[in-house]
Amino acid sequence: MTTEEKKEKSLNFLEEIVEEDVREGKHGGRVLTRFPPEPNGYLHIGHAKSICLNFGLAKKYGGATNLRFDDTNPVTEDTEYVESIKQDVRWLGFEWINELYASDYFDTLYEFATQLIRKGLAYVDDSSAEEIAAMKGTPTEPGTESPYRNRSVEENLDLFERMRQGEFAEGSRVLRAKVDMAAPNMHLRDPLMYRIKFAHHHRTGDKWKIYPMYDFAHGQSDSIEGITHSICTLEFIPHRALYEWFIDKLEIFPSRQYEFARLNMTYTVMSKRKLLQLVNEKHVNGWDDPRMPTISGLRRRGYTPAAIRDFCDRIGVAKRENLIDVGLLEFCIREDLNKTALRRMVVLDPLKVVITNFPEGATEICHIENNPEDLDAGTREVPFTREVFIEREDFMENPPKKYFRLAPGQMVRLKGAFIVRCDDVIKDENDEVTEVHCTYLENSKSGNDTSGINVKGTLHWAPATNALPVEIRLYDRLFRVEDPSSEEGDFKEYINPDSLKVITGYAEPALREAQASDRFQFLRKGYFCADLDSTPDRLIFNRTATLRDNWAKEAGK
RNA sequence: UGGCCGAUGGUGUAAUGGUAACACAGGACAUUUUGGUUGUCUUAUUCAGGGUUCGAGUCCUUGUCGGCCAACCA
Repeated sequence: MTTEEKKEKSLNFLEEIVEEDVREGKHGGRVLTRFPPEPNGYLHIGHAKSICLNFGLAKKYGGATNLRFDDTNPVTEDTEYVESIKQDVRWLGFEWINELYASDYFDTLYEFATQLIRKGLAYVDDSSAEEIAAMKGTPTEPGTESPYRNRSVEENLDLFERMRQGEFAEGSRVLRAKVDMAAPNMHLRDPLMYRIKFAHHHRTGDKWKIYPMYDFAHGQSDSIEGITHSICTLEFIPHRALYEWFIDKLEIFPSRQYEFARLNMTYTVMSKRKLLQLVNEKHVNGWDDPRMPTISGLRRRGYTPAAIRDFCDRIGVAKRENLIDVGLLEFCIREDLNKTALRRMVVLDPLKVVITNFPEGATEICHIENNPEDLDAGTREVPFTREVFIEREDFMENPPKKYFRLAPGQMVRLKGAFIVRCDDVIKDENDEVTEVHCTYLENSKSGNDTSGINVKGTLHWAPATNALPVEIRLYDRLFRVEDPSSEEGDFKEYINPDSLKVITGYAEPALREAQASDRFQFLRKGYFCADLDSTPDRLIFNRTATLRDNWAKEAGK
C-alpha cells in the first residue's frame, strides 16, 4: 500500500480519538494501550481483533502495548493459559513492551481500598450474597442501603484488615464502595470491591485471602501502568462510570476507557464458556482442534498470521453488533496462500486410469511448476506411468453438457503431462466403474505439445504404481446454522455432524518431503497444512480451505 | 414499564451538512494447462414519521427494532 492510499483510508472511531489526543498533546502525546486477557481459556479470533486493535493503534501512533493478565479470580485461572496466550500473541506477530499481571498490584490495590475506607467511600458488608442481591433492587426499582453501610472508618479498617488475615469465612463479608444505591446504573449501587477466597493463586500462592473484583482491579491497573487508552468491548459500557469514579476518588492517573463491538462470526461460537464446553464434552479434540475458532485451532488448521491480521483489518471497528461471514476469513487465507503455497497433486477419491498405449514399466518424468503465481518457486518432477489415479468425480459415463472432464470419447489433459482420450470403461458386477482405459497423445506433452489439440479440461492426477498414501482430514464448519447462539435450545444441538471426515488420499511423490505445518495447495482441491502429528512415515494433512468452485455452483443449479 | 449503546446493499465498513464509496458474498462476460488466479461489468432513494436547512445518511424530535445492565465472573 502506498502512503497515499494509506492516507485515503478513513480512520475508525478509535483512531480518531487517539489521533486527536495526540494532536492536542494529551499525556505529552504518549500512547500506551494494553491487551488484558484473563488466563482462564485460550484466545480466539475475537481476541485477535482486540489484539490487532490494541497493538495496531499503539504502533500507528508511536506508542506501545502492555500484555497484562487479568488474574484476579484464582479459582478459574491457570498458568497453562498464560503460556498459550503469550504464544498466540507472538504468533500473530505482536510484541508487548511489558508482561504484567493484575496480581502484581494486589498490595497497591489493598492500599487503595484502605484510602477509600478512610475517605468514607468504602465499607465492609456482613450481608450474605443473597441479601446483597436482594438489596440491589432492579433496573426499574432503586436498591436499599445495607445496614452495615455506615460503619465507622475505624471499624471498617479493622474488619478489612482481618478479612485480609483470613479471620473470616469465605462469603461472610465483602468490601463495597459507597456510591449510590438508587443509581439507574446498577453498577453504581455500592459495587463489591473485594471478596474472601481461600484459593491458591497461580502467582501469589496463598498470600491473599481476599481478592479484588474486576471493577476494582482493571481500571486501577490501567492507571498504575499509565495506560492512556483502555479499549474493551461494548458490554463494559455500564462499567465506565465506575471506572471513572474510582480513578476520580483515588486521584490517580486518568486512564480512559473506550468500547468497540466484539467480533461475531457465522457458523461458530465465540464465548469462552461455550468453547470450554466443546472441549470438555469432547465435541472437538481440544482447544487447538482445527475446527475451533481459537488462534491455536486456526494455526493448526493452516491459517497464517498475515491472513488473520488482514481479516481483522477488513472487518473494521465500530460500535454496532455484527455477524461477520466466515467466508471473509476464508477469502483472506486463500488470498495469502494462493501467492505462497506450493502446488502438489493429491487424489482424494481415486479412480484408476490405464493408459493402454503407454509402455508397461515405463516412466516419463514431467516437470511441473510449483506455483504459477510465483515462478521463482521452481518446478518439481512428477513421474508419469501407465497407470494413474484421477479423482472419481472427474469421470462421468453420462456427463451433462459443459462437463469438461473425462467421459467416454472425451479428451482431457492430465496436468503437466499428456492429453488422454477415454476409450473404455470397466465396471464390476454392481455396475460400479472400477477402471477407465485411455490412450495418450504422444506428441501432447506439456511444454512441447505439437498435437495442435486444445482441450477444455485439465485434471490433477497421481501415479498409481508408487502412489503415496496420506491421511487427509477434511474439515467443515463446526455448526449447521449461521448463529448457533441465537437459536432455540442448547447451542450444541446445532453442531455439524460432518465437520470432520478422515480419508486416505494418494499423492505425487514430491509430497513425501512435507514437514509438520508446511502448507500446500492440492491442485483443484484446496489448501492443506501438514498436521502437528504428521511424520515422514505417516503424513497427515488438514484441509485449511477449499478452493472457490464455480463448477460446483454451476452443477448445483 | 429504569438506564445506557446502536440502526447505511445479503454481510461488514466508509462518506465528519454538499448529492451513497470500498471489500466480501451473489450474478454476467473475458482470460486461464487448476471450473483456481486475474480482468471488466453488475446488485441501496441510508429503520419510520415529523422538523431545522438552499441542501440531511449526517443535526433536532417522536416512534420502531436490536443489544447490554440486577455474578462474592471478567
